Amino acid sequence: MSTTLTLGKDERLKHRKVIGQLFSKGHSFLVYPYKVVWSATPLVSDFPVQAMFAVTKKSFKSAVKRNTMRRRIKEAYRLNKTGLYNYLIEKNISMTVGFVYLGQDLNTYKDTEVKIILILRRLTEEYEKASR
RNA sequence: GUGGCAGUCUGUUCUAUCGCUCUAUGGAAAUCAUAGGGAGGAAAGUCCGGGCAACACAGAGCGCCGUACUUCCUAACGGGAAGGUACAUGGGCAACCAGGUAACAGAGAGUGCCACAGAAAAUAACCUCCAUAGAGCGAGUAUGAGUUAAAUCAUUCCUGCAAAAUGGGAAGGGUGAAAACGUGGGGUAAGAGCCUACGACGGUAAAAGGUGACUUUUACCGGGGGUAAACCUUACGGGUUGAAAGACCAAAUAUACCGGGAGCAAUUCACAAGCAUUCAGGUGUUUGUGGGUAAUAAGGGCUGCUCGCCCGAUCCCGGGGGGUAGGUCGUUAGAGUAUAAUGGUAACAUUAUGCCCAGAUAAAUGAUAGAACACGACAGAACCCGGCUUAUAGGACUGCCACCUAU
RNA sequence: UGUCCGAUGGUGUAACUGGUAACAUUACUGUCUCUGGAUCAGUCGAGUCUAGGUUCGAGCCCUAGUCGGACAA
Repeated sequence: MSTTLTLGKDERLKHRKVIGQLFSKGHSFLVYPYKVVWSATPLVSDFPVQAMFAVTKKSFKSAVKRNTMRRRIKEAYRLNKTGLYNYLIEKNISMTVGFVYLGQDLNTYKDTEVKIILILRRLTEEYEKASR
């Protein structure tokens, strides 16, 4: 099941309170132009990760540009998340992740994909550091 | 055919793979399967109007806010349609025509303001003008005084200039954004719509046309501005707040209240106060404080368990209301839309037939690969409609005007 | 989603009912000093966020837009 490339409702982070906890208590690191916030918490759903994506209104005034950027990030995450899923299933943990885009320019899909792959690798490293 | 102006419509398409969301069907159910739907003309700005919802509300007035040529359309509007008037533009010799623009009621109700300049910026009167008046100045004639003769002085008369003052008058005065109807004639001391003719403007009345704004004609009247996008007057309209409105369901924790169960500690001394008995004392009784003796209680906290320590008069069980997290509704079938007919100049209305066309809730339309051409503008629904305003690559159509070509 | 404010020299603020956009500071020049600072004297620097309108004349009044901020969970 984890090998499928879906990104349904339960895979997205939706609970308002959980989001609040994530941003107030979670660990964070920066891979420019993305800020990543994560925390290892038990989840209700069957999936090991619940993720959320945000693009600030300051970086893009136009709603259309904001939407496209967010959709590109989501798409890149959807296609490349399997590595992270497998790692977490092995370790039997679950976590919440938040992606925040801080850049000022609209990136192409290829650029975003490269960065997201980087971030997903970095996440496993960060988890190991934190768990020691 | 080209260009300009005005208006209306349109707003990339196709294939494959991987995804998102909603609905229907199947299924015990699912993160499953199948089928279908899935942003705009402005979804934007939030500038108006309405629906919907909650609250408020006898009725009337004041205040506040908004609107302002007419008639119509509409659920309603500050929107639209058709007209009227004014203005500038283009065409035309002109009458007029064309499209455009207008916050287009009232300054003959009141208050305020009008810098600088200018005589004066609003119930005007500085200069000039005219009449009366003549301080005073100058020339001359005559007479007298004076002198050798003059000069000079005095008086009288005439004439010229003329200050102050009183009055008339509003024509002229280099300014200014704006200056008190224009021209001719009369009139006058000087002048003046003071009178008159023609003309312009405004008002009233009548007639004709028009639903009306208004237009045309005739008669009479009038003669001190502008500004209401300054206050204001008149007429008409407006209760307030917005889906984070509002309605319903409802964990966990605490708990008003109700029911059931368990528990709720005895005695004595001293002191103080109140009451009773006739003031005091004494006595009796009630309450409070302190001390002694006896008895130690359910339950709770610390802990893996025991002991121990602490809290301790309330504790346990059940019901229960309000209500938090969360969820459902509100929420998308409607002042809907397409076609046709009828009525109307038109906006629009009525009728008939067909259609169902986003509904998310940290928030759905994307990515990759390929193909086509004009190489894709502005731009993303969040309760829903009707408008307005603003942004917009390219394309199509209609009307008017100009130019060119052909007939 | 809704409501309400603001925008003036490089910076911070004025301009009362429309009438020549003012002050402080910064910068520059001079004075003073051996030099610098401070002091003192002077100069430069805006046409008022943008575009229209009303008016004889708009920073001010009206309309539309741009940007910034505050409030309501």
